[in-house]
Amino acid sequence: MSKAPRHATTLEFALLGLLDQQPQSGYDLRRIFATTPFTHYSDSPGAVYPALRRLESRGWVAPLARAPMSARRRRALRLTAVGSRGFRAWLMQPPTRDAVVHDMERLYLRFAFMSQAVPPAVPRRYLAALRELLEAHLEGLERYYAQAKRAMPPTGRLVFEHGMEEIRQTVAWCARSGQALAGSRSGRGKEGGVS
Amino acid sequence: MSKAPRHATTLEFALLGLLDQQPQSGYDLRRIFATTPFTHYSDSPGAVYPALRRLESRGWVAPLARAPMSARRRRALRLTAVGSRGFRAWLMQPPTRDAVVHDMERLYLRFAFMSQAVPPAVPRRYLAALRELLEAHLEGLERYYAQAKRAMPPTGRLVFEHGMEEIRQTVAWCARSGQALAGSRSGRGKEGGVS
DNA sequence: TCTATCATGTAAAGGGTTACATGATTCT
DNA sequence: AGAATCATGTAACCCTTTACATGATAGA
Repeated sequence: MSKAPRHATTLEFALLGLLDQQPQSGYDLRRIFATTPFTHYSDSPGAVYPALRRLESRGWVAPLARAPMSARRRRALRLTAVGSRGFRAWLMQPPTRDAVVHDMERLYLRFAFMSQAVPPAVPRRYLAALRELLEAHLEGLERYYAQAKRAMPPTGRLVFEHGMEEIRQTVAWCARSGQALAGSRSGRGKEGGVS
Repeated sequence: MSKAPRHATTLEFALLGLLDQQPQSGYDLRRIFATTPFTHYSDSPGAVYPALRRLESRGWVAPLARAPMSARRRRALRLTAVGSRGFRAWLMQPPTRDAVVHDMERLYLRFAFMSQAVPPAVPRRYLAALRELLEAHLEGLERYYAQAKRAMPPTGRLVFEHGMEEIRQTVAWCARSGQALAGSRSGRGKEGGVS
């Protein structure tokens, strides 16, 4: 009977991740977006409150306290069991080629929240997969550039080269971070399969 | 009498930049977005054609040929004098702190088109300004991180550190590219003031 | 002629931006 | 009590996404 969930927006997942860390009010969440470098999401009430309402009507978040329900008073929200499951399911999604090309921001967001509620092998696998996708993408870019370079204006070339270098750096970061995660957490063994 | 120009979208400027290189049809432009790594803009007709219409009704672009005007036939567009002026005015805008924080993509787009229609000193100044803004931003991030680090999950830290490293790399790119531009173009002298 | 592709467009739905409204709390 | 701030919400507007419609052209 429930409406089709549609696709959750990136903002909704950012809100979920923060609510997963700690129950908070919409205002608190807006303050985070407004006053910290937390990946630039909108602190505008017209974005945040409707997003929270969508999550609430989907049953993913619920008011924390026993409904004081006074008009216009602080209303802290928490993740429900369903919301927690949905959020974890999102975290478990492997990166896709399309996301690498069009939405790295979202991949970073997901990875940043990943150690919150997921077995430690997942982020490592995620980085390994991301690295492969990035390398494949980079190869495509290099091939394109070799052939398109001549038609590009000087500043266009500089931007393109910078883009490729950023990807190379991200590839290196994937490798480095994978090792860092392996070193800190499960020193050895015990990499339980996650069903 | 004309409607307030509102603010042009990033997509509109991407289209302007491509039309400035060469008159083309909407279909051609969509193919570029669909088949090249050109900074991921939408190739969807529902985005491209309305955007072209807006530019046309603003008088920035116009049909190339003497109105064949047959229904559903290819319709190449070119920049008008007004459009060319508007586009150049956009290119001349210096980067802002806000854009550095929220919209690097747009700053890269602008720089990529910059050598098309603007005196060569402009991109160099642009890079110098961008570098200063990035360094200031980076300092803010470092200060924040020193204090917020302890509350962040491991993967969150990794993402944050990667973000800062990307900025450092971009700062280095600004310096390198500024020199490259100075070296290639005006080997010496002749850096004419711009109006 | 039939079909695939070229080429432009429109309609519905949805989310974000901006601006405004309004109730509660706290401090002076 | 008055003012500033906390806190939530709404309304108009605009752009993008998705899906569909439709006309022209080229090749089998």
